[in-house]
Amino acid sequence: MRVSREQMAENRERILETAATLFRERGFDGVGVADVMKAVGLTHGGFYGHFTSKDDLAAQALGRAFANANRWTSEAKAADPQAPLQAIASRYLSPSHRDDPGHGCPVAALGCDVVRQGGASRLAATEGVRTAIGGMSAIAPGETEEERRASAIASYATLVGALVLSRMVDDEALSDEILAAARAALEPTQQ
Amino acid sequence: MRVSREQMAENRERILETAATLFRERGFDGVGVADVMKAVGLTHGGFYGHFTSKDDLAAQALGRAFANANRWTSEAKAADPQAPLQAIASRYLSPSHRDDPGHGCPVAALGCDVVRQGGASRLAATEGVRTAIGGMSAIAPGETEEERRASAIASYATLVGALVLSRMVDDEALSDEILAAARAALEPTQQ
DNA sequence: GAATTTACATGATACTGATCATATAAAGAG
DNA sequence: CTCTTTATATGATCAGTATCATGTAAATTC
Repeated sequence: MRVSREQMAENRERILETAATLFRERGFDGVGVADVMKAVGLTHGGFYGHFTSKDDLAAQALGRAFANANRWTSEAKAADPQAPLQAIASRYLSPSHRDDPGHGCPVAALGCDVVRQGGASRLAATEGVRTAIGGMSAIAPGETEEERRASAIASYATLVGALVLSRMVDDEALSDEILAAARAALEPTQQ
Repeated sequence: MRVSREQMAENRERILETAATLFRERGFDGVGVADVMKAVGLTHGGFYGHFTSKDDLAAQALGRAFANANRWTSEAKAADPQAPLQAIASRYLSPSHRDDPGHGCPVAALGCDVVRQGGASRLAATEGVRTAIGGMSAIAPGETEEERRASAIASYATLVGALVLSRMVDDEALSDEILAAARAALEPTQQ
């Protein structure tokens, strides 16, 4: 049956957000079109009225996930203007982020999947990473702009790598140790 | 038809190595049992004489990939005893490693896939990561053993994160920049 | 060298999942 | 209020894939 224009827009929105979460939780191949639609409360057939294909959805959901996650940077700056990098690290490397991939960093959750993804998804990821680096550069230490940018990239890499490692291991103590070590490495070096 | 005992062992070996490469290139879900067997030059039916299931193969292939990759640490120590960490970084963050996931670091290639994998694969990964951290600790800077270990974990995370990011982006200049920034961050801080 | 074992080939089977064709009922236009 | 449009539901199709049953010929064994 038909729904109102407004309802349809909301449905599309929910499909996108739900997909963004499910993909991060189970990977692109671990989620079917029907799974997403069911989670939203619709049936699989209607999907193609909103998106042209699963790949299309994947690309847009990835863009959404990046947009949500990249907001963390400005939130950190607002929360702790003195040490925004530590604020980000603290949130990014927290057990709650580790244990909830569905609402966290798309790079840590889908990074290696995206590498094998074609076209639109790769573009969305490239744009997302570029934006993330830009945002981190604004809060990274360093005299020159180049220094800050290089430092931002390195910090970003450390965050991503540590989170992936902490999620991989099947040993909570080791997992916590990894998070703590990365947090420590991102503290300002007060020689 | 039947093959010699020796030939059978070699076949099993080739299945394992081929799977380790294909999984890293295309992900666990991107490779079928038939794909692996075909790449080895056998047919899909014989597979279950060597492994009990695809999951079994995945776990063993992951273990093999870790074993191969963890050898890099000792190779770096042998190649450049003065600066083994820089030797590893140089190899790990090279364009050739970035462009050949099939023969590289299993964390960067399969990290987020493993997180969703159950049982045996998770265990193999945990063991592999533990060994990697142990190997890196031996060449990490620091006064105490704890310092070296924490530093090793952070360096490992930076390597992994940078490689994943460099593979994700669809822009060679940005990709190279990421590799260079991470390499720079791993240089000894000669304050 | 005959008897037995077995690694692999062939060919089901059963299931999942992406996509599409068609139907329907409700929204929006007049 | 009627007519037209269309968002979604239902159901089918088609392809891919893990796993298993059975056959066969070559390697071991005695």
